Amino acid sequence: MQSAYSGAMVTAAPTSTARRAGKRQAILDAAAELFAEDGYERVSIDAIAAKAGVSKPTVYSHFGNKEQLFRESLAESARQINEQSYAAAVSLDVGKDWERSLRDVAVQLVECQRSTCAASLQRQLYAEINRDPEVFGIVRSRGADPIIEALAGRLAMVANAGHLRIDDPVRAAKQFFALIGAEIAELTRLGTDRGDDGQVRAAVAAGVDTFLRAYRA
Amino acid sequence: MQSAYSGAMVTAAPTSTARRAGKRQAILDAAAELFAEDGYERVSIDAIAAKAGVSKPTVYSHFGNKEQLFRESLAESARQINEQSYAAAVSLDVGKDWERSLRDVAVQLVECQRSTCAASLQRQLYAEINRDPEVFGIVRSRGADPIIEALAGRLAMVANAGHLRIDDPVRAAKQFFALIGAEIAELTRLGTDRGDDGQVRAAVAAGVDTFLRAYRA
Amino acid sequence: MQSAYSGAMVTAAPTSTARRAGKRQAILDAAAELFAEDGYERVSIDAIAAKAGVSKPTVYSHFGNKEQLFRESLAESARQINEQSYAAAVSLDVGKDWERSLRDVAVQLVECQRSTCAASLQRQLYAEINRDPEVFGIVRSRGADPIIEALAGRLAMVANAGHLRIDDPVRAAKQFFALIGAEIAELTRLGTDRGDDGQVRAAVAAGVDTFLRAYRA
Amino acid sequence: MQSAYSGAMVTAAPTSTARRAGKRQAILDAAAELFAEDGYERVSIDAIAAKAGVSKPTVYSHFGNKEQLFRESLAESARQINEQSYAAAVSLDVGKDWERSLRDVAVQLVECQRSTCAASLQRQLYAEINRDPEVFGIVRSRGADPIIEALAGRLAMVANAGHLRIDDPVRAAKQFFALIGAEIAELTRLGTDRGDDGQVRAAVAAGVDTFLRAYRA
DNA sequence: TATGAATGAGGCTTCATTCAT
DNA sequence: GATGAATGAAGCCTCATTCAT
Repeated sequence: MQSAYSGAMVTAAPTSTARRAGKRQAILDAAAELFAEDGYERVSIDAIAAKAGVSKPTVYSHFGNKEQLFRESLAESARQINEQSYAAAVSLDVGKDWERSLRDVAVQLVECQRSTCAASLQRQLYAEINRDPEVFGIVRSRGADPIIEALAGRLAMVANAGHLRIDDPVRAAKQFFALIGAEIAELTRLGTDRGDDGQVRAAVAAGVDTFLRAYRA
Repeated sequence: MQSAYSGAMVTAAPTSTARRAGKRQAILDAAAELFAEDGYERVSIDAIAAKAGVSKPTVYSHFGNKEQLFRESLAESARQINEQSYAAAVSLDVGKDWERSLRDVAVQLVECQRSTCAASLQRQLYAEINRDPEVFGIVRSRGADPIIEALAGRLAMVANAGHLRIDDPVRAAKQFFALIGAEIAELTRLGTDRGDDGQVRAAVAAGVDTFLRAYRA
Repeated sequence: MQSAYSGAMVTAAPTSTARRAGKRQAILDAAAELFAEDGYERVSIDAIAAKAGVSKPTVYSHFGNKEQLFRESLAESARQINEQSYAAAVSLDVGKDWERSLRDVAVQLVECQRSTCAASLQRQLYAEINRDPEVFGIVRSRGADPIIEALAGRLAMVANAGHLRIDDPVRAAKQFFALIGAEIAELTRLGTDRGDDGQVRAAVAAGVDTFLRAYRA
Repeated sequence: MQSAYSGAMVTAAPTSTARRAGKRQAILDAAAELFAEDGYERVSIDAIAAKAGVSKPTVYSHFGNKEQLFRESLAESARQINEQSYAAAVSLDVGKDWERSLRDVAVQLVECQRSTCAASLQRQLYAEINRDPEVFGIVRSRGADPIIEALAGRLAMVANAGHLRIDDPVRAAKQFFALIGAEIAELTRLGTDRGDDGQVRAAVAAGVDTFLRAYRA
């Protein structure tokens, strides 16, 4: 699901700590992929260790127990997804092309949601929140919150430019999200598949339309 | 003499089939509660049998295996939740009080979502859809679909009366749902708690506001 | 270490409960022997199940967990040892042959102590009392207490007959036990072997001698 | 600042060997305490290393393996306990105050037995003797044997002085031990607690009484 | 020398499922 | 038709021990 031991090139024998860090990342990657596929309960530490190419005790020496490994895996996934969505949100052009840009952003955001990575993150979140309520905060803080905040800021700028009339930009951002995703869960069968591209595009466009009808100055 | 479902009085010892039906329902109830609480994987057939007051093989004789029991349990939950939401949707007044009624309906629909029952249904759906994709259809057909349909119909009537301008009523209904629920997941922590009543009310009202600004004739 | 499914002969197919009771006893026997040999920690439930010819879950269905199985195993061992020692204690002749009988009883009691069964019971008791203080009471109540009581009663009768002068019979019984066993732990290497018969006999006789010199009327 | 072994003062940085000796002692102390608390099997080398403030391989470099560490730990404990009991035994006054002194010695010896240190030593001995029969000899040679020997010598002196009539002083010493400890195991629940002071004192006094009735000249 | 890191083996416990009654 | 009893498989976690540094 991701990796990159480090940016530097290491041709000589890696140091002990470097090797440890590498194994840690390998475990995290393996865990993320397996958890995403099968869910917390159905993934065994054995399977994670095998996929990561380390022994079981090594997993425990790094993460203590399954729950902690799950949390860190989820946090890492959330961070990665956040990066893309955040980039999309802050790319909103507030100049004269703002409307076309808003439609672009909408498409990108939904595209992020449609990635298997994001979909499985959401599934895991729903699945395990009751067992471990902390995961909600963990993911939220690394995921949706900063994006909403960024998008709200951009929308406020567009409003300041006189194109939109927005009283509460944060709320507007949330509604924007809700509208462009109004049909996504259904079309992607809760993120199980990507859904039909055309239908998705149409649904997103319709969501933006509605948003604009409601908020245009 | 007949099953517990019929309204007739049964004072004498229940017949064998009546007893069987009673046990079936007891198992279903126990399963629904436990699955809602702990999720599919963490609930054991032992626990369900114990809570239902029957033996384990009885569970198997009724439902075949755990997966099937889960499906039927989910279907039953979906059916029950559907009833309330459906009733709310069709209660939308299309007369001159349509706007106040729309706000009422919005509150009722969100209230249904906030019920622990509905929240856990959604969690289970997300949690298990990857393992058993069929549950999506099962729940969808008994849950959201008829409600969207009913609400779309009512919105179309209001539009026909000249109060709203709606091209695609089904899409509008979905957007209505999305807007009134735009902040609910966050406020209720994915259905883990009920959230703050005031904030929920405000969010719902804001959602309806936006909907009306977008669709008012 | 012991067994006996039941006294009755069962030629026909055993009933379900009879088979269950048989397995329970088989598990208890296997556990007693293995615990005696290797101690609580070093015996695995796997080994017990294998030796008893049952599956591991059957062990758990009968005893819940390892600790409980250990307790019941110890209690059973204590009960059995008690029977022999108790029989020896109450066999003390209070008639004119009391002195010869007292020497006989001493030999029998020490013989019981020397049995591998009793020795290992004591070792287990010492070994596990810190981890599970309850075992002390369990074994004590089924083991030493009734014997001391019985022996004290007999000694009191001998005293009443004018042969001994005993103020506190219970204390005298405990001292009797202590004296005849004064060298047993050393000679048997804490019950690890039976020790030399001649040395044991001499030590026991010397213990009785000392007892009699102290308490003879 | 320097090891407990060397007498010399080392104010400057300790030498390498001094540091090594210090670590060795730290490991031994940590092991003794943990083994006493939880028993051989339940103590991990990890825990010992952590408590001693060294790394695991250091433990192995000093002691080879867990078993050897256990033996040395037990030997050290036995040596320490021996010191006190031995001092008590040889303090027996053989002059005209011999009787009062004998009672004093009895109290001191039992007091040593009641120390948590001695109690746990005995428990460990019983617990592990089957797994590693050598520990018996190790502890015996450093513990009980010299004390019995010393006490026997003193009793012989008292006998020579005409106060006691003792054929076999070593046996008498063992019986003395047995009598003063006749109720200690019970009262202290096998060394698990200290027992009631009054009851212990009474039991010891009664033991000495019986000894004297049996052996007084 | 002392250590951080890693591992193979194994233990306790629980589960979904099926017979024989 | 319903049950008590049993089981094979598997999971989480810990341990004693050893390299490479």
